[in-house]
Amino acid sequence: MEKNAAAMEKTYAPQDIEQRIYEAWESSGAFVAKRVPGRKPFTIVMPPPNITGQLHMGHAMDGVLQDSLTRYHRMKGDPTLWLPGTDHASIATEVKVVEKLAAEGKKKEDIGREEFLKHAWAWKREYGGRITRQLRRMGASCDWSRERFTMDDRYYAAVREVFVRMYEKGLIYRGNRIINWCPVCRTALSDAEVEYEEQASSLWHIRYPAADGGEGVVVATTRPETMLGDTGVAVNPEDERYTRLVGKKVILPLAGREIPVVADSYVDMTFGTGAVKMTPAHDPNDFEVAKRTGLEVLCVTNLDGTMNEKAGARYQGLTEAECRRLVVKDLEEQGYLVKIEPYTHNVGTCYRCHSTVDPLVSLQWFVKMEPLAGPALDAVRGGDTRFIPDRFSKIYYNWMENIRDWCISRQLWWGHRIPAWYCESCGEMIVSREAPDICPSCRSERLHQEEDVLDTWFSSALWPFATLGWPENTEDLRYFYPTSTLVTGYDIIFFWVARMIFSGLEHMGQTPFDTVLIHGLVRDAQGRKMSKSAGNGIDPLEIIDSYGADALRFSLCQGISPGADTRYSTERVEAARNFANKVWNAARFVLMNLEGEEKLEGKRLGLADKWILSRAQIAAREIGEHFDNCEHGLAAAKIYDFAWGEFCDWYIELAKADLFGEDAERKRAVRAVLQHVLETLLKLLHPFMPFLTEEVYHFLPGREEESCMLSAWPEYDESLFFEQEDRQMQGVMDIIRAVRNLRADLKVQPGHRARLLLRAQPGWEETLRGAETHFLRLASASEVEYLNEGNAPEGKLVSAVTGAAELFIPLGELVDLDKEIKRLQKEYDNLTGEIARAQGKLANPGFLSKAPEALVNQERQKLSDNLAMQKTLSQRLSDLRG
RNA sequence: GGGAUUAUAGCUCAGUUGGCUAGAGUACCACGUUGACAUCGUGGGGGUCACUGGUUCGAGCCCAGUUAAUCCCACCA
Repeated sequence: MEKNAAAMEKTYAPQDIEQRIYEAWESSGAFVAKRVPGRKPFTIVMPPPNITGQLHMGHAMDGVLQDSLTRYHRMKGDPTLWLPGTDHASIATEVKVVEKLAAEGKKKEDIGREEFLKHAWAWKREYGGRITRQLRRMGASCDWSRERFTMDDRYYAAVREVFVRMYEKGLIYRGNRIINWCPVCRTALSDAEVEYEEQASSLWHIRYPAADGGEGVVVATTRPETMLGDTGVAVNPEDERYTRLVGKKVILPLAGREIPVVADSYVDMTFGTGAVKMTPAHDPNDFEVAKRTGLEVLCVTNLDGTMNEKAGARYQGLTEAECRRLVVKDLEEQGYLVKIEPYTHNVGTCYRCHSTVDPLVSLQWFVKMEPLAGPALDAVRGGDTRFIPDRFSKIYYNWMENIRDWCISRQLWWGHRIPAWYCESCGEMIVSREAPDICPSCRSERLHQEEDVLDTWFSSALWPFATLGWPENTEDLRYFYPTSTLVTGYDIIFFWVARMIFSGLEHMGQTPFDTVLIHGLVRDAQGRKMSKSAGNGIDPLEIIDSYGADALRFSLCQGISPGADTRYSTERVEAARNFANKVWNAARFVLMNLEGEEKLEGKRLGLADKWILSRAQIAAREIGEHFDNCEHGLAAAKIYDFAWGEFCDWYIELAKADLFGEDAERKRAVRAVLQHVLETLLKLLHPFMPFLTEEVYHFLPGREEESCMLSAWPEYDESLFFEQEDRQMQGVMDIIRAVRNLRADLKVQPGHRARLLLRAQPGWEETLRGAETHFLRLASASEVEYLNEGNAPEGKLVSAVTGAAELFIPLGELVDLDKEIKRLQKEYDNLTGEIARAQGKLANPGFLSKAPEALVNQERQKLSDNLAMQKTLSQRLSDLRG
């Protein structure tokens, strides 16, 4: 049963209704996706926020785009699933838990793995639900019954299954490779997790004397402390300066070891001295050279970033920075330091803690990328997955084409422990879905599991199918996979999107989504990235508290364009809040003037009625198309313009005449139109402003469905589009604007009504006679007089010309003849310019032959209208000049 | 070093495959308590669409170059 409009507040108060509506939605089960055999579903998997996370503007943007698409498709009747969940965020969470323990005076090493994991799970229980509660406040209509967590049991099973399968296929291997080591997080990182920062540093030039007593070579380095791990010097084989040294030995200063000089084309002859010190254990390039030339690999650092015993007794135990100072000092004192140049270069840093990472060789687990990259490239090249905007495919190609093996082991505790066991008797390694009891090789029972856990992104890569029940062949999996649209920011294309694509292809044989919608970052009002450390973050929840979720949602959709960053500003939210209030009040007005349900069928519709119904059809069609193209910004602009610029500004004002008039039949017709258009408007706006529209919907008499969220999306209805009336109404509106214009120009008191004399242009007479009430109401006319072609009006008049009519207003003393002539002359000049433009165009044979016919006709129509107006103006001017 | 993006009213940005006498919000100015809304209404001022060439009947949109800003990628010690 509908509520009484008298109960509506004068100003929309979102705070009072949002929670109530959300709870009603959720408890009604309306978010729960239903499989309908034979119908194509619309599916979105939510990028799972970290359990450590709190809702920020990035989530808000992500969420709104997904929710509006979800709501649009649900209203269209598609079986719709928006699947939510959270990510265990291995490294991020572990850091938080370590910090919490530190505050209690505890260290993770002291309490041990099991105890630590208890703390981590406690953290998850305490904070894991926080972000999902916050998403509810945004109005997110996800299917919470299918919510998943990347470390729940079934998900864990999927991760183990993937790991074992890939291991057995040879796609996962364990080996000693050079990896990026974060000495603070104390774990290996993948290449994607290293961020490069430019740092001002120095280039140290060091002499390595020849073993036979000669001069030797001078090498240049940015990291002098690593020289302690040098096992050779490399030069370019073409470099004649050094030809005689290749194969000979030089003495490594400070260490006193003899190391060979090798030739490798990797060395750039033009850089530095053309001789490069080789530290294979601590530099990826040197590692490659060492592999080719057979140099030894000597690791001189511990995993905490300090120097180990191989660095020599003098340096052992020092941090790298300390070691660098001492090495430089020693070199200088012993005369090996040739010079120091200032030098800026890129330094790799940890994406979590931003400390400098050390490349070092260690035993880690890797995913072999080459066999996976090919199909992943084909899927996008072949169009199975489409990026919006398209330019992100190029970024994807570039990354995928140059990809190196992915280091997936992390020396952390919180995460999916790698399902590999080692036999303590014979050293056998067993990779298995379940913990083995005995060693298959030596029957020993003394087994221990691999200590490392997997990269968080290894498990999130499985999100589109693991959440649907894989590896079991569930009905959900069969029905909802592959999903439809993935919505995310460009910052995680490599971390997540690319890895989901190759994982989906490898394990499901199909790309995980048709479309990837990439949106931009929400920046602050000055265009800076929002961040905790800069303290410029805006809390979406605070915005919701003061402006309402709908205002926040709409402001995030207004004026955005796929892939482009956007700035948050209070002004934008205020504008959206004002829009919400405008719609609320328009609805309040309509509802106050309805007397029960009034159907459109059988009503005698007038010009304005047919016009607004036509505008509604256009709006429905365009907004639908924009959603189909993921053009939220354009869809938002259209609903805004339709609701405010057409429905409120014009139709409601026009309707008042009939609504407050005496004609009972007209009254009923207008009520029917108001009701119908309001209902359409609410539905079109619902994906953006779900709370407001839902609330208002419940006041509507005779509404189709119980809930706006479940109502049918308005499809374009040809029987409600009236081309002729649509055009005629534009002509009437032009006249009204012209009158208002004149009145404002002459500073006529708004209360002063004046006679309006109209001389219709050919073909407009009937329309204008029918629009009389509109002129009376919106053009402040006391009465409307229709003139014939010949009879010129007498007295002091102001006038204007539109495409539909010549109009005059007798304003007596207010009329200043000179000003009137000036104004008309200006208008005349404008028209003359426009006419010249059109004539030029139409005189151009190229335009006539090549432009589309409709356009040529339109141009001809414009020209003839303008010529008619010009003629009228010219007559009027000559009358005035008398 | 490679690549991408952006450059449109004071400010924030739209402008989807070239048809625009270039739009919106906001700010500004004038007037306004006309029976939904002052979180409002009506009207107004304000832009050689960064620059230079080119393609085209037609360019804010396409192409080339220039300038400026931002971002991503890259193993030059």
